[in-house]
Amino acid sequence: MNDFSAAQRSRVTMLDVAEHAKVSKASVSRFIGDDRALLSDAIAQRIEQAIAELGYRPNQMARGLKRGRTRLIGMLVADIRNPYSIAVMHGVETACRQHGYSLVVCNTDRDDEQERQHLALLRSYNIEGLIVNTLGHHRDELHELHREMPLVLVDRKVEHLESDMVGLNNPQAVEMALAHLEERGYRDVLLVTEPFDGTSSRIERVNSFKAQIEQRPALRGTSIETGSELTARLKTFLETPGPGPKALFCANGIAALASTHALRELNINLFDDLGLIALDDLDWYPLVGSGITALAQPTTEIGASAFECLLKRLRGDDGAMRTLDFSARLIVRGSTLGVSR
Amino acid sequence: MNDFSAAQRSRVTMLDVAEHAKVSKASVSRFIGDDRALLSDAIAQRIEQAIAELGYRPNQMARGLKRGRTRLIGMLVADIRNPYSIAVMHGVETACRQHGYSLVVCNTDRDDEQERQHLALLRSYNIEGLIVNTLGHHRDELHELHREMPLVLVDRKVEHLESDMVGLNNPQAVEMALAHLEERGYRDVLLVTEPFDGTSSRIERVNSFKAQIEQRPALRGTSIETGSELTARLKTFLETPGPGPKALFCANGIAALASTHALRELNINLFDDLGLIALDDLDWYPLVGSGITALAQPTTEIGASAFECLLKRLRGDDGAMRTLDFSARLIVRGSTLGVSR
DNA sequence: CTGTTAGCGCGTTCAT
DNA sequence: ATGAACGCGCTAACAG
Repeated sequence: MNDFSAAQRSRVTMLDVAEHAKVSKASVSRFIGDDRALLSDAIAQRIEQAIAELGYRPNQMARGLKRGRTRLIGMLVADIRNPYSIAVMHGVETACRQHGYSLVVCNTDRDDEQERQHLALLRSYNIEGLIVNTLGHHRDELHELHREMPLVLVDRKVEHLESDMVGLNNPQAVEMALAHLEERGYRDVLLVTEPFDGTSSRIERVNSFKAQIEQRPALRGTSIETGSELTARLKTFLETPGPGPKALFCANGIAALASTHALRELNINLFDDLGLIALDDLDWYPLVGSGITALAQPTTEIGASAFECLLKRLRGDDGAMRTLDFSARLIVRGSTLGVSR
Repeated sequence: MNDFSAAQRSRVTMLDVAEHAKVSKASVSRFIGDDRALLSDAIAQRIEQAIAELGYRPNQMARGLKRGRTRLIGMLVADIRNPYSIAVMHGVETACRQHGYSLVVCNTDRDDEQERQHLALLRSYNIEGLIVNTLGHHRDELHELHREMPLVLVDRKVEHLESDMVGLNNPQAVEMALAHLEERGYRDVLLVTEPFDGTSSRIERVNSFKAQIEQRPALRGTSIETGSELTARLKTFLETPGPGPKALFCANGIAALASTHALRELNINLFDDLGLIALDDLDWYPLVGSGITALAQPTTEIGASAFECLLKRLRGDDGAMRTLDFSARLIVRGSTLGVSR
């Protein structure tokens, strides 16, 4: 009954519509496309009715093949289970749809081989532009793709790849975090970041952190990475005497999750003895302990901007490559109530 | 310089390869496809080299157009920001890739109009199968699509649509929750669910809850929906004397998030005065209060099974429609430590 | 084994 | 304003 295995699923085609409406394929094509104005009302009516009666849907594959425009945007995401990526992706998708584009998302699971496969895949489907939120190894393939289509980087730079880039103003965000912590009376700050696997935003945040700590004599700053030894390292930090009240600065949501887990293992009273501020603003931040103070990224705007960059290039903009840096927004919660208590 | 606006981005085509290797297009096609065995080593070598030198990638659009097989699976998701959906999607994508398929995901943002648009879109790209995790209004379109391709429902049934379905064994999950709560000494259970918008899994859970409460004379059971009045309703529940210790049963992760927010507003001490068990297992459950007891869904398996259903149908299986019910897994945390304390 | 030919469904010249 | 014919890149007959 359901013979879906048949290679050719018979679908109603443009020719069917043309015959049904007793017009030529060209007229149907004009009706479908942007040339509807060129048609007489009578013919337009007939075509419209035929389309409705037959349930005709133009075949985008064929359209893409012919016109070279598929109205498809590709997005390469390193980790689809990272809320930041999801949020940005949602922003991209919304912007795409508003402009008649569709989004094909490929998740690489932080795996270089998958990144390569997905790049080949996206290319083979004739996407018109690419949004990259991965490590971007496979330079050659990326360069090749970039010759064929516009490309915009999100959150992470890729070395030797000159292209538009949209992300967070990391130095500014770090500045906001340190200023807030210092103002609230914390003096000994530990930065917790995911391991350096080459992710540019992580590196920028740590470098900014180190540089700015130099500028703030009142503060002492150290940093560690998440991983199996996180709990032990945190313990050491907490037990080592310092210049004053201690606080954690988690460089993203994943680090915040890991750190909070570790603090619970250590039976730390959240957040009486220890301050905490985290980049990203996840929906559960308000729920743990007295609430986690956040530096929220404008993810929807970031996503929308990424698409708009692409769109400009698609429309012929040849200008110099741009870098868009968005600002984080501070949301104060219980985890940085301070030590004046 | 970057003239991406040109409709025809010049890419290397099969003809280029053929000429470069001094063979016919057909030979190149055989090399690309599954007929490589039919080629002489000499020719295969030349083609392979030509492909490498030119950086040729077959155009999937053209292949799909010709063969009627696009190796594309579509997925319609109600809310991409729901962790459950993400997890299932990840499972689907992994299974797809392992079998040479790619996944096109469309997020409807719980909007019927977007659902319609996305359905049309997916059809126009000649997907070979469809995975649906939305309300599935637009019956006509779904039926039409289902005549053209296999379709599998995830988590939510769609009325009058006979198709494969994979999801959670809801009565069993409710049974596990109530048994656990009763064993731990709770007697007054409030079910918190998202509003009934027609989502079958929500309805099933509530109905099972009501039915099973009847079977457990020791328990009293009531239910409320999330929304602006959630906090007030919770307050009422907590203040109203009942048959014994009180507990919340959140019917999914979103309800758990909302409920926990509300409890914090009410300054409830999590979870000394009130038990809590929640369906889904989100990564932050261990972090709030003494940890939230969860009934985890096997999301990866659910996703993989959904794809495998599709694959069977694509391979010609005409059998009766199947319903796959997976079991939840209980993960006990501090929120149901019980009242014997 | 290999090349030639004819479309897949559609858009786009050209004529009319 | 409308239609006829050609080709997008590729696969699937059919010949040789």
